[in-house]
Amino acid sequence: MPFVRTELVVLCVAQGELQVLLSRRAEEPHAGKLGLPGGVLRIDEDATLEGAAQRVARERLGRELPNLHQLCAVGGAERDPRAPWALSVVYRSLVQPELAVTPGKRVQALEWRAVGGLADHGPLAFDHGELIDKAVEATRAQIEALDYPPGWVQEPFTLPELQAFSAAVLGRELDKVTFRRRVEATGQVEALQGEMRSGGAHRPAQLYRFAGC
Amino acid sequence: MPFVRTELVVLCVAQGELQVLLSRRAEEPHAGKLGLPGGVLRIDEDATLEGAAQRVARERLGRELPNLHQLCAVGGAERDPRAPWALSVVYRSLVQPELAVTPGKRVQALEWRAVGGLADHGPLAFDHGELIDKAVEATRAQIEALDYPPGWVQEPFTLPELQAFSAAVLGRELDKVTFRRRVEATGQVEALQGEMRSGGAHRPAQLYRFAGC
DNA sequence: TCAAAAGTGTTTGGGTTACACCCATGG
DNA sequence: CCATGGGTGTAACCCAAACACTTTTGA
Repeated sequence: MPFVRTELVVLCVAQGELQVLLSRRAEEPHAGKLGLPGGVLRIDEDATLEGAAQRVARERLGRELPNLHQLCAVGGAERDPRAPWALSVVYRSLVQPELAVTPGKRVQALEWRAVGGLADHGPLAFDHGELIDKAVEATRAQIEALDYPPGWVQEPFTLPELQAFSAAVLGRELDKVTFRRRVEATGQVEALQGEMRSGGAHRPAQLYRFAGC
Repeated sequence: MPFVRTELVVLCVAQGELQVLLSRRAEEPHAGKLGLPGGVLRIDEDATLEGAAQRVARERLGRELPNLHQLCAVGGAERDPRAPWALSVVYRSLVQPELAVTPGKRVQALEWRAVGGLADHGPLAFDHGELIDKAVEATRAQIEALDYPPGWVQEPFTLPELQAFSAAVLGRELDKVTFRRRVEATGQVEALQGEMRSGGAHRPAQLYRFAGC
């Protein structure tokens, strides 16, 4: 039977850009390179695949992950020199930028890196570059469809804030009018009557929260 | 390490309906029930996950499958009583209705079943019902986007034929004008000058083939 | 008073839908 | 000639994009 692992693609929006959580690998193979946090499946501890991913998150990042979606499985005989056959099940998660992650065992350091221009910092370990691309694509499709993962933006929020987050994920500007109309048409947000956010030298913004909370 | 298998969701259009290839299980667990064809990953024979799926297809169905797409991976401690932990990587494929499948080892019989009303024939083995639903959903999204798998329809074909196949996959009628315009706009089909299909008591239809063949 | 950002109304254009109509063939 | 299905033109409609404009605040 093959050597089975779980890899995590953890994304967030910070500094107006989509970022991915990477770790500097301490051990071979690919020691010194940046790679996705991951870990071996433990059939004595994990009840399900997603449970395994959450355990790996606890061990490596110090906490569980919200909005965990399975991305794909990759595997082959030549994938990992530590085993004759290696299989990885990859999960993605979109988290709040304020997520506190604490490096865990066998992780030298955790770093947020903007997904644009990742190639500038040298090659990533294994095929992790392609996995990140796939995760970004799936996440963008989700946000494009206004399918907001619960708990991603802290409530209450304003529509311009939601628009800015969405634009950061998508990597392109969004039209204000179109965005407002599309979001309001979905019916998933409701205005908080009388509550505003007065942030600067401009008109305060209406606060919203997701309906059904 | 877990027990790793590959399962195949093979779909085709026949009798104007989307059908799935199922096998009557000869052995426990779930003996006698209908289930997806599948097989165990062989790390000594298979170089990749997709290679494993193709080997399973050769052994169980007597041929390789075109348009093979990975659907998901499912796994857990309670998944299969034959092992303490079982993991399945699921693939889907859309094939021509004329595909000849010959039952292989450990498969009593292969049957095409319409995906509508599958529940009427008793429960399926494992979670194969849910896997079929996911495969149908993914296939419908692909056809909805006019992303036709190469070799799915035999060329040459007429646009009404392509429309009928698409409608069968999607499970709903399609507007003739809209369908023609959308297909022609993609530029992936080209008319065969002067070639027509005269099938009945009506005007013959223009024959097409996919561009870039 | 002004700059800046929130929020609204209007127009434009692309693409889908619906409908009417013509075309070509077999019976 | 007529029924049948292939193929085309036109108008209505929906939605997103672009633009102009008003509103409200802090400086």
